[in-house]
Amino acid sequence: MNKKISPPKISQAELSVMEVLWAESPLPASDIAKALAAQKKWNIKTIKTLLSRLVDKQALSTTKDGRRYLYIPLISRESYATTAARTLSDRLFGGRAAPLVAHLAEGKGLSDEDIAELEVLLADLKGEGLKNER
Amino acid sequence: MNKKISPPKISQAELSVMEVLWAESPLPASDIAKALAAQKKWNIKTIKTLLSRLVDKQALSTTKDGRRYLYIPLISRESYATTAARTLSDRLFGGRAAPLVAHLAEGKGLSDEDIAELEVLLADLKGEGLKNER
DNA sequence: CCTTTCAGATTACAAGCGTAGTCCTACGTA
DNA sequence: TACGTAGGACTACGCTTGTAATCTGAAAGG
Repeated sequence: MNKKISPPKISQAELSVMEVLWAESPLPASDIAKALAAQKKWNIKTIKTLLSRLVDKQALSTTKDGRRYLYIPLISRESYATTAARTLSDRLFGGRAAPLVAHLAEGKGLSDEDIAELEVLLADLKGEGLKNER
Repeated sequence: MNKKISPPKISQAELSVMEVLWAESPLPASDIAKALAAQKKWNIKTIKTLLSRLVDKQALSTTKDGRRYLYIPLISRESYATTAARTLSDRLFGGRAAPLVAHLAEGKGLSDEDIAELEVLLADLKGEGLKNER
């Protein structure tokens, strides 16, 4: 039984950095700063701090490129999103998807596309269900 | 134009306390401790600290009952859940519900009931959609 | 009355987070 | 060769969070 490695906890600010690297990697800190400049007015130093912390947490790995580092995600956006979604759903909705979706719908209303997508998705899930059941 | 009051940020530990009060309120600290004793082995002092912080944040209000307080939620579970769901969906899924559900499905697989519930929900949403469109 | 005791108020204290600043060194440039 | 400079390493610092402990006053019990 291999002990489950706890997925590193990524903070809000750190997540912004991860997003950049999920979009493209490897990248040096300077490029990440450039990419973030639009949304956040962060000092490059701030970004470097976040990068170091992410490396500490093993959310990123680095490779040397001359005298600087290139950063690469160690955890995928996929897996992060899955964990986050599951955590929320468990914590607030008893792990059930329907109430969660209901809450999303509330107030804002899902678009027609959202609904269409969900229908397709449900159809797929039912197909899989069959496969697994049998 | 009334300024939107930012919903108080409730931390993990604080949320456990809120859950108790969402289930039943008003309650004194001692009863909350009793309710939490099963899941968390927290010192009553810890719970009182959390309660004070929640009052500070205006997530709870109090009424005197003799020499103690009774606590009552100022924000509903509903609204908290809605905000949390929306925040997650916006941050990680571009505000779209389908990918979020897809991620929930992944790995764990939604149960048949989940899927059934979602279908009903979608049907309802389509009904509303019509009403709104027209 | 005096003492134990329970509630809230105040204080503690380390780890995590947001946001940088300082130090030191290797590079490229005049 | 001397100098500014880009980068990483280390340090900083106030705020939040998790988790209590201590102080204080009032209530209850003997």
